Amino acid sequence: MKLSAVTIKDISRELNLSTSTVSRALRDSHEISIETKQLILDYARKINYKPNRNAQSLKEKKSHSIGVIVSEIANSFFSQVINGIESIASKNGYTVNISQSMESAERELMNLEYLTSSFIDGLIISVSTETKNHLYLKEVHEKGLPIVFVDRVIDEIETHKVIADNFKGAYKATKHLINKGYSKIALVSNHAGLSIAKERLEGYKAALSEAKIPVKDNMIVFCDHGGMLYSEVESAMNSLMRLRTKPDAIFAGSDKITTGCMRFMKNKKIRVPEDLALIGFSNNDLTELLNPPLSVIKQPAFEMGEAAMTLLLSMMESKRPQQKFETRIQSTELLIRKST
Amino acid sequence: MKLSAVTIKDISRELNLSTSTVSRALRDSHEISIETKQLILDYARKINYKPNRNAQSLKEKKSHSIGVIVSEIANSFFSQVINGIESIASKNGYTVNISQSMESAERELMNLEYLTSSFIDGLIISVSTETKNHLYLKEVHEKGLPIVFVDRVIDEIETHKVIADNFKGAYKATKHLINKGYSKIALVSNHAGLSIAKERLEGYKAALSEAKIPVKDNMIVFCDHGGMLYSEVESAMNSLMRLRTKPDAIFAGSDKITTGCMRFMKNKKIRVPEDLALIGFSNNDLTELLNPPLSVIKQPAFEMGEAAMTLLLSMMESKRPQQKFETRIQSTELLIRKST
DNA sequence: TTGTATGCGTTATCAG
DNA sequence: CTGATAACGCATACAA
Repeated sequence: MKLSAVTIKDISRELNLSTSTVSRALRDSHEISIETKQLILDYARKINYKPNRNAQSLKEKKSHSIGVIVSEIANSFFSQVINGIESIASKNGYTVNISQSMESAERELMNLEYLTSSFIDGLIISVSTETKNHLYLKEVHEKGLPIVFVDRVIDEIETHKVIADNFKGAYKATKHLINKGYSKIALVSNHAGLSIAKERLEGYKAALSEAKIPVKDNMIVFCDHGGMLYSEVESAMNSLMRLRTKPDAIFAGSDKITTGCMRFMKNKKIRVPEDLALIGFSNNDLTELLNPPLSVIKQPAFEMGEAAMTLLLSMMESKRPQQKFETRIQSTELLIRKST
Repeated sequence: MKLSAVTIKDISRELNLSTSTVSRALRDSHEISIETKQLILDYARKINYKPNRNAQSLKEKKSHSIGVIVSEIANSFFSQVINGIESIASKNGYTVNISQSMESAERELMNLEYLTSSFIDGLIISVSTETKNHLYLKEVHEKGLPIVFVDRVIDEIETHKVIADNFKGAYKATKHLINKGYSKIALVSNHAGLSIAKERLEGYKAALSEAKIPVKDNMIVFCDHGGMLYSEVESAMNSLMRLRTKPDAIFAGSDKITTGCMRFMKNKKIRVPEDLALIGFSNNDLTELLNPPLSVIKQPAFEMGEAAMTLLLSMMESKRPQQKFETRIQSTELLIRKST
């Protein structure tokens, strides 16, 4: 960019000083006289000097920028997470590089390879539903790249993981339906391999078992791409509606799936029982304005983003190059908003 | 980062070649024999060589990354815009650096200064409601930083601007209400200084005038921070509800304001006429699932993001260093979804 | 306290 | 076709 025509060299030439002196003044070093420092600082401000970050990064071997990979930015949950990340990052002089995997393991890997070209100091990632192969991620982690997982984690990689209490959320949601008198509760879930999906499934099962309601496999359907396409949710719901004993309540296992289920129930291409209940995860602000009210489990997305960035900061700035991280942050603030 | 322990130098040492030869092979230069090229490429792949982007950037004076500044990521409209930007950017080998102004001119300037530290090759920005002082933006633009405005533009800066047809959208929305028999139509708008707010105001006025309905100043209220805080919308609505002749319909001038109005009407801390109509801009997917249906003007946000990034690419890759851009992309696909 | 010299990893220019 | 060398802008070890 032409912006930074002005460099340290320009300043040193103009002021008849060496570049190192100028550099020291700018870096606020002690080994420099107050007067020269002030002189340099004043002049630098006057001509609007801005350090070249690429040169700094090359020298310091630190880019002061982090990478963030999520499945889709335009998803309330993730955009709120990113909001939290950005707010902490910018306060600490870090730049946030965002890319989305669109639930594709291939795109995820591409983004990952690109970002890790000795470019980012750390990574916050929420893996895609497709992700099965963690080789590359594991490799860069072992080579020393600080990584924090958010929401969708990989157990095999030992590092900080920021997750909500999915088990409890799912348990509560299911139990809520049970308390309301529903007994044929179906679960429409994310890809079964996803960490959060597993935990939510366990919560769902626990609530049912506790109420002595048998867990039926045909009442549990998966959207392998997280409901990225509506058609995925549609076929999941269709399969449920075609059962001889239809569910009387649906528990939707993710933001996207919740929206998809609502859409399905509204469209009514296939006959849907009038009183079919729906509860689900959602971070969309509009859910609280729905009529009739929709029961919802909301994740503390912003806080999770903040926590992730804070942890990443501590890792990046830790002097100890390698360390075992086994901290698990449990964000417990899950709320059930309304009753169905 | 320690990831890129492997450099060109390592390869050259191992293969008994000079760094320049290696560099040429990697850059796929013509002036190199097929065999050595293949040899180098194979070895590079084998040891998983990744070029150091900071060094490249320093050399090329190009970072292959762009800056994006929006008011808030966690706003459906902007997150969809970013989605569009990112999809085009990643296809073209660009990294997207995102920061949010939270409708604060101060934060906006800070982000801007940080991003422009000879770091980004181009900028896509949707200015904050507060922005009045364009000096810095103008300065960097004149120094040659390619800039594309999205949605909220600054007329004084001559560059590409990607905007929806706000006039038409507002005109249609207002006209729609008139056709439905409403005559006391209030407008709750963004800061009056915002380009989009002006255009929407004009559309609103045009529709009223056409129907020979007088435009009343007290029926037009502004949220100076774009409804960033609910309280802002609340007081705007309160002032309308306290009028001796209350409006029979509300036209909400932005995503955030639409949500705020819905919330206000639902809360009913103050008496709101039962049949008060609401129409507004919104890009939230859930609006189509609302009951009763909410009339909505939806912006082609994703497409706007794509267009902005495409234009920015053309500017960044244009050989001509400076040029007058006066193209205005009018995204015409505005839809009124449901009838109130 | 200040200046000189060197290197970060890459590419480009110039010889060979 | 290949190699040596310089340069991008900055920071630091070392010298003065």
